[in-house]
Amino acid sequence: MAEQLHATKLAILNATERLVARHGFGATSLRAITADAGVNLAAVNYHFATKDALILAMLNRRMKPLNETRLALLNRLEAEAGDAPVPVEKILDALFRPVLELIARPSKGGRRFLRLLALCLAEPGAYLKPLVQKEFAEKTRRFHRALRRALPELSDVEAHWRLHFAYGSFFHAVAHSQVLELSSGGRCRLTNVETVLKRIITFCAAGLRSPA
Amino acid sequence: MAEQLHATKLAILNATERLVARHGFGATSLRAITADAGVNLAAVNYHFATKDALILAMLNRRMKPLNETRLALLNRLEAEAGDAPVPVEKILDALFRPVLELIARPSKGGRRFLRLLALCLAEPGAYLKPLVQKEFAEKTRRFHRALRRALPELSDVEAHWRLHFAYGSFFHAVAHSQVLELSSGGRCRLTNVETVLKRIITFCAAGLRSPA
DNA sequence: GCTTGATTTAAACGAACGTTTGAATTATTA
DNA sequence: TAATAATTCAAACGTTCGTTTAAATCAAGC
Repeated sequence: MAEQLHATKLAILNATERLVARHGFGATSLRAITADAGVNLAAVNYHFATKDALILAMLNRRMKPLNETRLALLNRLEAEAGDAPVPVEKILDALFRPVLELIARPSKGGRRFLRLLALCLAEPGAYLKPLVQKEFAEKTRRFHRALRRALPELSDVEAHWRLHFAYGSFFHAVAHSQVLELSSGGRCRLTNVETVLKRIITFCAAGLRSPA
Repeated sequence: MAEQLHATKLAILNATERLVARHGFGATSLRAITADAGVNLAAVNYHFATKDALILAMLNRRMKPLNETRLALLNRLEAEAGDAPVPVEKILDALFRPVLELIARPSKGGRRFLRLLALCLAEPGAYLKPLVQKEFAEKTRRFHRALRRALPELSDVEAHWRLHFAYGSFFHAVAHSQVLELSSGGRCRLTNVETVLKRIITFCAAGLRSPA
């Protein structure tokens, strides 16, 4: 990182993450952010120029390391496997685990970051969508290749569909885990990372392997 | 329906749906809505009292019939099956089909409604969440029971998790189909209802049946 | 055709928003 | 310590928001 993170800048980013995840983009004002961060209102414009730029900075802080971790895991798996294809379960693990490990660490955004991701996908703000979709599309391409090697009987389009299903299954499960908690009467909760990971991977691997 | 729908009211609801789906909740102003609907600004407060009430009315118009259709389909399947459990594929069909048929009909909201649903889940607006979660939780309970009858080897909590995975797979696939379209280079698209339905059901049924 | 109620209209309200400004303060360097 | 740059601060800017008001227009019943 070329840029040393200023204390004020950091406080603003953390407050933004906290409030946007709780109230959404539009309903979070700069006045609320600066009050929560304990800094002056004008500090946002001084350090980030504009509100949109602040939100982009907030997203980039989390998004970039996440996808880099995913690709690094996949790279290592492919190196380990040599000429053999990486098993489906391991591909899914590389895709899902970094997100869950992020959730487990509140200092890295915790569950809040998932709310933000869900917001980015849902809220069609013109300045967010290209960023998210581009990051997602690039990452997906690599995992699509790995999946086709693991399951050569899947056609190209079929593999795209199923990867989309698998990612949706995972993303919805963790991003909207409150819905599950509610409908299960509190019996299903997102606590242990390994347990959840195993459950989702079992489900998705079976779906991916299913004969067309 | 006890209430005959006024022309102005209807125009406002349609415009709201159109604009909120495109720009999100916070970024859609009453002025933009009334301009799009071709009615006076004050008409919103006259017919719906407040902006929040308008949004709730917009959501209820689509949400209620959707979940009623799902439950009606499940009821019919259970009646047809008699004492035997309803097959997994048919349960999923009853859960997913009404949404896809809604998408196919632009007069009933089309794909717009899915954007709205995704927004409701993501945007933590205090007045929306209880409505969505309550509707979802109630509907889910019925389908959970049907699933446990179809797959008695699944434990209670395991069935909850897997139903959550299956629904997430479907919802993400259709609500954020643009992501798939982008990452597949336009080769995967949400056109034919039956084809998509078959793909998702195949994927989810295999995941649901997978041995724990 | 006048009356009564429902609806539409133009105009204004106060509040909250993102952003800008210029002076005050703090940190840095010589 | 003096000079220079970086940061913070209180205050205000113009705009837009949701909502309200009171008059104007429309519809229907007797």
